[in-house]
Amino acid sequence: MHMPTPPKEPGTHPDCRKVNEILGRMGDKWTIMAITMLAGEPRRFNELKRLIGGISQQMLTRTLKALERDGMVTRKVYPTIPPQVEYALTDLGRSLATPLMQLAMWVLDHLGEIEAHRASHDARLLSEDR
Amino acid sequence: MHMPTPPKEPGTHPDCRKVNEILGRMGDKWTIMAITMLAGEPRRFNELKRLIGGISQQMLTRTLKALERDGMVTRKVYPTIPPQVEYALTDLGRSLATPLMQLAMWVLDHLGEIEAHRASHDARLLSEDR
DNA sequence: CAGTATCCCGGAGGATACTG
DNA sequence: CAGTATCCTCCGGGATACTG
Repeated sequence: MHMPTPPKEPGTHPDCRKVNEILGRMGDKWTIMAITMLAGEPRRFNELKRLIGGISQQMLTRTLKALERDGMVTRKVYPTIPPQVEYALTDLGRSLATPLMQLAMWVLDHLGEIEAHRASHDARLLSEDR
Repeated sequence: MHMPTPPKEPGTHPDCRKVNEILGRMGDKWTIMAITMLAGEPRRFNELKRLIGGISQQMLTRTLKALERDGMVTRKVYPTIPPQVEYALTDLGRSLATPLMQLAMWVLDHLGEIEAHRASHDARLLSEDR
């Protein structure tokens, strides 16, 4: 891992579009939630759905499929009745979990600060508008 | 900052919706790009637009306004002709830049791996379909 | 249980034109 | 230059019903 390099001319870098596209996926909130919930131990489909809370099964399916395609997650089917499917992070997925959970932690740590700032900012706008 | 805690029952945590909402914003690809480009030095509007590359001016405006509202960015107007506006990270914004750029770095470091996995995954699907 | 298949809507986000 | 105002398109994502 390099140091937080002050960017030079990244907009002109040829890989910029691709990085951007991957960022769009990895930064997706359902992706972040899913990987967070998979860190630590494998989970089953509906278990994940419950843990994440507020996600539709279709979005969960899509998210997991995309993660599988990207090599972040493995899908293991146990041919039992009823069927049982277990999702687990790959090594690659686990390596992503680290920066992702640091981001999540940052949000948790600064939630109050952000909301306070929003409130005062909104209040100021209101008083200016008249 | 805590350690990457294996999640217990976050889906049921009352703050979960708020964290989720903030994550949705901070994980947004334009937000990540903007903060990344502002790390290191302040930037002007069109400078940012060029650096980010591929963003519409409206999206840049919206992104910067949201960041200002959240207290991540300051907007300084120099009443010159032509007008000049400088955006800079606040302390809060700079503290977010760290995990965000680590995420960006992770993407850069693993771009090849991801794309290789995608290709083989897609190829396997193709051969199975017939 | 773990999905797939449809339908549908609101909003993200681009393109363009105008303004101080 | 640094925006604001409009218009329009596309698709993220929810709800629901069905299947192996």
